[in-house]
Amino acid sequence: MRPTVHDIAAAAGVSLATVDRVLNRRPGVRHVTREKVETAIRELGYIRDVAAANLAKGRTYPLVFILPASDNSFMHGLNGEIRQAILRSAAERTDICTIEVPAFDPAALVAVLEELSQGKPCGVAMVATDAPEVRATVDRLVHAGFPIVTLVSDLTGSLRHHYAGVDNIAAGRTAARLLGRFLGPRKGEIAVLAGSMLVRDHRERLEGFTAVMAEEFPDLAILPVLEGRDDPEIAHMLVADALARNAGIVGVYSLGAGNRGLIRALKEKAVDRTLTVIAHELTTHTRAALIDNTIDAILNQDAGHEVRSAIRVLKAKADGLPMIDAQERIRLDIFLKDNLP
Amino acid sequence: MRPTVHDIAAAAGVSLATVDRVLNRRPGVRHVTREKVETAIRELGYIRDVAAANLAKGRTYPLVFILPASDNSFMHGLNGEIRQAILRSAAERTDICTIEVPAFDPAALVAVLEELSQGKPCGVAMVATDAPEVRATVDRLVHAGFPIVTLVSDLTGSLRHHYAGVDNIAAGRTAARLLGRFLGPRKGEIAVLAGSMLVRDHRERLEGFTAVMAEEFPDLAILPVLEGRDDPEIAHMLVADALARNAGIVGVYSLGAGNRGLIRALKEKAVDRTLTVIAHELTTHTRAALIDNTIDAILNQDAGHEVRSAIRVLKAKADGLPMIDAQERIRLDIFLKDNLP
DNA sequence: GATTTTTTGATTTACGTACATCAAAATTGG
DNA sequence: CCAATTTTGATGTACGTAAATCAAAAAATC
Repeated sequence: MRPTVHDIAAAAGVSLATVDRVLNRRPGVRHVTREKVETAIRELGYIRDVAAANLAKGRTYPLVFILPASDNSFMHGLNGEIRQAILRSAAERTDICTIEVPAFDPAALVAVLEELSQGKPCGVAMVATDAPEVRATVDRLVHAGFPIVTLVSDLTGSLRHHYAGVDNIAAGRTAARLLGRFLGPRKGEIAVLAGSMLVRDHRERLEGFTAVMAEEFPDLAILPVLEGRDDPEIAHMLVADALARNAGIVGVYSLGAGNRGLIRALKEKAVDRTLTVIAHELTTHTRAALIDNTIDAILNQDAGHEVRSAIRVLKAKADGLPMIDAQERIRLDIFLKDNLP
Repeated sequence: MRPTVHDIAAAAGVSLATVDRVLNRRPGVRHVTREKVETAIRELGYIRDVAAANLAKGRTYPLVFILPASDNSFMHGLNGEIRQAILRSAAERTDICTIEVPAFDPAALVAVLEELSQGKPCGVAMVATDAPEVRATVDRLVHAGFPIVTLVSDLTGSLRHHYAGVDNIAAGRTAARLLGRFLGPRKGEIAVLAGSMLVRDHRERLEGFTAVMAEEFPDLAILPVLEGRDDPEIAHMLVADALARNAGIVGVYSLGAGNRGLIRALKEKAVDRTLTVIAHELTTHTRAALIDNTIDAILNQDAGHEVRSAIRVLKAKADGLPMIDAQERIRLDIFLKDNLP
């Protein structure tokens, strides 16, 4: 049988109350006594029964998700996954709420974080906007003892406990290699459609993409990036225009949202030529386009995994428990038409 | 606050003992009374606190993993992941043991299953050997109330509660498309290295591979399958021989284990020609080969995820709880040198 | 050495559920 | 209607931990 607090008390030759004081860092225990108890804990291999402790404490985990108010499929999907998680709240003892902040607005994000820190949340998951003031606020909150994880978009250099999202540089590199290999000996130009170069994920994807292209596929030239602001209409216009202007385009990399417009443009303008197209995020639209060969590969991050991972990590941090690193790594999914879920 | 058994009792106008009898399917409750309680449960949205229940019951989850005694990297990795899970036993209330059975031996597997069913396990995870007698035994145990999940290799058509593994037909199809697209306009022959055509996973991968090859890449001809018995030495010999004999080989698909031998053969015999190679399972060897361009892509199933998923599912089934389907889908990982973990 | 302060012990209640016991009530059979 | 049976209630203990209270002991202070 697993040792209990009673066993620790007996082994250390102290009372239950003292063991409790040590375990829960309560004051009023002499240094030597604390040592005795800690030794007993180590020697018996005592592990606190978190379930019993939570029961006794009546503990719940109030968690906050801070999301940008962006109107695209991916954010809708992410929201949906959070709602799923909320449905599981009862069983998981979580109490989840979401807060929307204007996208790309560091000041607004900082304001929300400040306000939250007054309250009681035992964990915050946020889609980070990459700015020094955000980093400073996050660091301060972490120091104050708030578990914080970044979601989808990281805040490198900050003290956030964990990042639940994909490695976007690797994603860009992977896209480049896939595109380069799919094109084989063909030469020509590559159009890149992004949302905005102000977004860190997009910058990183582009960075990885251009790096591999330059290193390994010198016959393919990257055209100036089209910034579609993750808007289908703008994306459509930009891509249609680029295709009309430039007959040398042999491939397209869409690293942001707004793929609905991209797909429409491809179907209108590229019926005759054989373009190789790689896009991000699996949605109804990109899925259909993959199946009808308009798109050749989709890179995806699983929003459900990201949300569940963020929750697991925040709970573990709140309890001071370790996490299973391999389990929390968010993988870059590569979908061809053959391995769609 | 979440409703408790007390609330149910009050709402239904019965005593706590009666609620308990209903909840735990104990006898001695009149039909009408049972209905009243069940109505109250539904109306209050009562959810049993599994943690408290487990505490009261002193419940642990005795789980058994049945694995084939195969000596290859993948099975070693799987074993390692199970050992990791055993280390987490205390925190997860599991009590995991593994049983090795001779590989490809339905009778031995059936014998082990029969013996287990005498015992107390509340769940069995097994790498299935595909045979009618195994199916029959599994169905019988499932009927008798044992949660059973298949791991890595499925037992289609049986009543197993879940399959924690990848879709091998999709894996084969994906390999074919990757190989076909990577080769582009090149024509030639494709060598396929398998472990054994007696193993269901390998048959399925080959099936998916040949299907897509035939449909979409008619210029690539598949050579007769080389059966390397998942043994590096045999694999080396077979591949070296095939490469020496046949100058028309432009691609290799290795769908089983023994990749160490394959890689050695490729380095010896294929320095001059540009082969495109796709292999299964990420190991130290395949990883190194991917990085030095001997292999172009690796298809992988994450053994850690499979083990953790199997445990989660078995626990949920033992408690009669639902599972999160999306969470338990084992994905086919595609690794290029850019997105290695 | 007496007093104050700090540390420790003993004990109790609580969390939400499981399970057992025994008595009381309701139902059924004759 | 009485006896036998089934159903229900009341109550207590247990699981492992948290948290509180109050008394007792030890240590520190003067």
